[in-house]
Amino acid sequence: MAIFIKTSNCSVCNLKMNLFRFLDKEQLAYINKTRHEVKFHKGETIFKQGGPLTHIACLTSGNAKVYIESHLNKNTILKILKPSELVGGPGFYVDYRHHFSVSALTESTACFIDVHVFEEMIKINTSFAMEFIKYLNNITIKLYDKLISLTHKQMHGRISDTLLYLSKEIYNSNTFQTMLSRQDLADLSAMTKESAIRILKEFKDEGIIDFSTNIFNILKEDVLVKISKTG
Amino acid sequence: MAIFIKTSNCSVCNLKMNLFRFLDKEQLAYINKTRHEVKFHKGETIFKQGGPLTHIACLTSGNAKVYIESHLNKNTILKILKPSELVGGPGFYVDYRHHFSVSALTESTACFIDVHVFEEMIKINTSFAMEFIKYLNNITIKLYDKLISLTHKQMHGRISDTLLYLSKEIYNSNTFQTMLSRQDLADLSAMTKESAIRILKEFKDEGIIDFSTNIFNILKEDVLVKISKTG
DNA sequence: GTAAAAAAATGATATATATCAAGAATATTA
DNA sequence: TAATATTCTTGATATATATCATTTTTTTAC
Repeated sequence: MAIFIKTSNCSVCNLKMNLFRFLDKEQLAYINKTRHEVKFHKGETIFKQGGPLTHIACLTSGNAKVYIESHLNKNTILKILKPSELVGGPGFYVDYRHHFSVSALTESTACFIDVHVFEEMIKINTSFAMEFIKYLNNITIKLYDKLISLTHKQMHGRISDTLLYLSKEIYNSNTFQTMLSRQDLADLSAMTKESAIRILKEFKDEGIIDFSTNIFNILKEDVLVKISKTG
Repeated sequence: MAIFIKTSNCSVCNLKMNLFRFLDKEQLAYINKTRHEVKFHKGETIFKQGGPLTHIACLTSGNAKVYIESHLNKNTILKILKPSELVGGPGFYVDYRHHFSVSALTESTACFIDVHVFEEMIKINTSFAMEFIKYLNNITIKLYDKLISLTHKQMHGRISDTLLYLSKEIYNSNTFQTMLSRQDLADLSAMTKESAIRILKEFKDEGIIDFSTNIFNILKEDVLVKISKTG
């Protein structure tokens, strides 16, 4: 079960991209007063697709996956969240529902900000609003990349993209241990887990990567990049 | 060649969703003074992916396609634009480049608004900014639907989605004449034109649709909806 | 209106990918 | 630590989809 805790070690989540740097002291204090932090266990749901969007969350520790569930019993993982990353969702100002689910991959904490408070900031602080639009557009650009990767490339290219994404953008290392299951890797790459496993094995046999269960090592990054480019 | 013309029959494009209804008289007059209208011939490029994003456009007549070009010589059509529809792009506030191309499907006119003027409106008018965020989020929601359609469904489901999209959202009729080529229909459905042609023929043989060249008639919408749902 | 070009359609075939079933490894619980 | 459940792996096979070559139809240009 998720536990509600009040902590003070997060000055509005230390947002890396810092959306909140445009708020003045008073505005920041207001957000800090109303926000609250929640602990999640591995596997627990942070946001549920279809559920009401009442808060924006900022992951303060751990990792989480953001994924869309379709009525065909398939999931597509949009992205992996890192600490200090904000997650809201396109239901904001629209239908106030979640259009994806978010669940914890590890023990995590997330800081929740009431959506009304967030809206208030947009209303009274133009710079904040502009920065928020920039933030949204950055997400859209990445979504375009994902769309093209998943629809224009075949499996080898898609698995390469997933491996490069994890090493470059999530774990910042060619060697990493992940809590993602093979099914998760498949859900990131739009294929079945069996296909994902087979291609990972191929890459291993060719000496491009190495792995045992959940520890991965990218040996020939340039080859992965090449496969990613040729699709 | 694109022709620059100044007209006065478009009070800032009569935006249907009316983003501009939140501007006051003075702000509206300012936009009207700086905007200009351009005529495009069929096939001409309105925005070019990778090119500089200097203006936001509003289609005032005709139809256009919005598509992403990948380095694999494949295109994905994101959407078809109808008159009064706004098109900017996620480069706004980010890198000021176009992340998709837009080209005219028919003789069209588009009204161009300088991106600086648009930014100024966001800066000075909070309601306008909020409405713009809402507009962006609506686009993202539709993009999620597209992503799921293209990655979770197989060809019959994707062609069904494309046909339903055209009849429901673009032409508002079960019978419609389109300027989209078979390649365009394929680019909307993430498959080769040969595959698109084959599935259209199947649907025709089964009496679900009828068509000759570019005039389509959806005979059994419920069947298309069912195929769309089962994937 | 005819010739040329472009787009659409078809068939044969190759390839990519999913499905199903089973066994092996790993993690979880008592 | 044994027992159980879960995840991972593999192989065999079926299906979905792309590719290539060719013909037919439609559009464009003269």
